Amino acid sequence: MDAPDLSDRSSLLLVDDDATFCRVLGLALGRRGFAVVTARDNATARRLATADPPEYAVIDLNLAGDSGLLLIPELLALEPATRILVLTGYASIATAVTAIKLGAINYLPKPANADQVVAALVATTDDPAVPLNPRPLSVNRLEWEHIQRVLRDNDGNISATARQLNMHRRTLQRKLAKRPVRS
Amino acid sequence: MDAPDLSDRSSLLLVDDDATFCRVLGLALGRRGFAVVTARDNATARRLATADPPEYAVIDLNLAGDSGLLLIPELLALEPATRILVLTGYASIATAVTAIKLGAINYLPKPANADQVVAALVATTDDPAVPLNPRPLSVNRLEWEHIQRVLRDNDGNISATARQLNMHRRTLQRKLAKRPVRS
DNA sequence: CAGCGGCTGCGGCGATTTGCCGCGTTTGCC
DNA sequence: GGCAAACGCGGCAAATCGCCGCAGCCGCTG
Repeated sequence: MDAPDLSDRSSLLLVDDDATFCRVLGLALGRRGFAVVTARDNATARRLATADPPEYAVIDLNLAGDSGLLLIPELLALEPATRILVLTGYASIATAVTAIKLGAINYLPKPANADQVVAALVATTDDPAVPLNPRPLSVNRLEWEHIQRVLRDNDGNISATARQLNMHRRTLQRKLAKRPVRS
Repeated sequence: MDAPDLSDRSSLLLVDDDATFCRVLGLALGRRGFAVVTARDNATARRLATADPPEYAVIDLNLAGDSGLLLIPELLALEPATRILVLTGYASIATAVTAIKLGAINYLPKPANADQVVAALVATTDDPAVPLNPRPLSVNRLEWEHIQRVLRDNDGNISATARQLNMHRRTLQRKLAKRPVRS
């Protein structure tokens, strides 16, 4: 596979605090024809985007400190045509809704491979009525969604959330430390 | 409690194929100042909306046959200012993303109480300001509600429910043997 | 400045709960 | 009758939960 002409490539800003993930996905996206620049935090991403607003952006949500969600309106302010994909290991419906409302074009839970990322980035049609899902959420999954929602309502305050949810703070902590359950 | 002046109330179209759910939520929303009309299927909803485009709409996704997602662009075509909330027991990130992209203003997984529905309906645009609100249900309560709903969807079949909920049948049995949690 | 109250992360320990085995029974259907 | 599926339930190891305590980090206030 030979490298495509650089002038043909679409610029893509990849923001993720996981170094290896960043590298692997960045390489894979580069191999698929994107001119990738990566950032490990919001500040760097902001700087890179200001210098040269990208055509595409892939943003991880759980960056250390502030949320990657903040980046969405900022990027769009710089260049409204930017196609932003949110990619996170802590996916929840609440953050998905917020991300799309803020202007992201898609939202993917990790793990996702490069092909899925590209597909989500270039997906043209606002899907017709194709996707409908067959089964209810598992109780664990529902619990996760609910917790995420309340946590957002409380601005990420764990103690307040635990109080409101009538559960022990320590228990909430432990639940949050785990990955969202699949299915 | 006396009925508010009808002319003051906001019109709301409630679409859900579950009769009792429709009735209960409809009453609760009426009590909160909405002029509610209900539909049990897409066709009826379409007819009602055409006759009188509502200001608000609450749509269940898993209607028998075609998806409630289809209703979103139709309602918005009739009246672009309609504030549409998607409410479903078969929530998924994929449908949430699609719903928001189609123009819904929010997306809630069932079970949700009337207060949550109203909050989601009137939530001011995607600002970070978190205004209110009443108490979210505890995780245990939520779990109980969800289990009851899925159980009902499966005609009381415990084994099937446990399978669908991805939990052990014995565990489901024990949970059901206990009292419904309060709070 | 010290003090105070709140949030956070985390180790540890006993009390519950869960997962998973098994068993015997009932129900419905071919 | 045979069979598949669902049911209720006991028991036991493993996981989780509730609750303690501790230390650190703010932000406020006297």
